[in-house]
Amino acid sequence: MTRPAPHVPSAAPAPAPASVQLMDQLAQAAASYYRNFAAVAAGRGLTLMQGKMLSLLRQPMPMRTLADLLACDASNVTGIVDRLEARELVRREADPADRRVKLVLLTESGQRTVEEIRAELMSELSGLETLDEADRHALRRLLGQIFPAEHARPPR
Amino acid sequence: MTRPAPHVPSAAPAPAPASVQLMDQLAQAAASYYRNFAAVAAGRGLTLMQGKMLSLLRQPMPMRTLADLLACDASNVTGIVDRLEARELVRREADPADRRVKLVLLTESGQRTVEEIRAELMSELSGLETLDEADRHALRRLLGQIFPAEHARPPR
DNA sequence: TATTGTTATACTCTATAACTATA
DNA sequence: TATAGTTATAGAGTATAACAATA
Repeated sequence: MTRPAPHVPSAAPAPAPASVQLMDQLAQAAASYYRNFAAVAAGRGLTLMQGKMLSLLRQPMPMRTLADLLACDASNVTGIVDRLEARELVRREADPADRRVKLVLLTESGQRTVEEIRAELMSELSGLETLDEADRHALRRLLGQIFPAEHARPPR
Repeated sequence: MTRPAPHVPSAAPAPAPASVQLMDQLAQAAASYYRNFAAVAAGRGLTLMQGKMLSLLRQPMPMRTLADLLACDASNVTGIVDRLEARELVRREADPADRRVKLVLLTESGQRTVEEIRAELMSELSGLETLDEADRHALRRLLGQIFPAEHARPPR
């Protein structure tokens, strides 16, 4: 009689085990990064998304661009900006070039908050400061190879 | 008269600019990883948290452990497991060793789903497969240095 | 007493669809 | 016609507080 098939663990074209292991470590690293970020934001009464949005606002930006960068629907941006505006961390301003557009920008208080978050996050990721120049260069190259920069939609 | 202070951009003990730049790239990489993961999960009608939980269940686990690994309150795990259980992707089982504990484990359908998600994610991160052995080793070392493994709570 | 899991609650995030005002 | 932003809605994630069962 035919023996039952030996216990082959999976279907799918079986990626190299080394890659699987590496992907697991990437998953852990990404989780760790956001755990740190969320904790720092929470220390200021901010959610992850609120902290992300503040960190993105190095310059005034249309709400639509924020939706793209946060990878969420445009309708969500309204609420997030509402809550940040209620706490006077950001402001909405009309775009003189296109009256449909509202630019979001940091208030002074918002700028201070961003700087504090960045500094605190940096001190949480203390391992970063232990890298020498060669390590930094290698890391930047590797990350760039795995996560190629995504181009924002062309500005019209 | 005293001149106004030159425009010094920040307060805070000013981390090395190289580290700041690197932290930005880490943020982008982490965001990119989760954007990919969430898209793959969404392709199967799963949310990010549901996908994360499935991926964690390589072995049966107490709900409490899942809460720790997902970095959320234990009360949230109830709802997430409820929804996965309703779709028959996981099951709850009594822990013979401690009757307070419920172990969560993947059903066969859940196992298949996890394998499909992992395979699809791997093909999204095609850059991973382009790394040679030296690159993989370097990346693992660097990630380990920046994000030291966090030890789960000792198992009683 | 402490821990596990659950429930109730209130808030935030999320996508979808419909709307307005502009372009 | 197409786009930017808003609103309404329903579902999902979130922490807090209180609870029952068990250790």
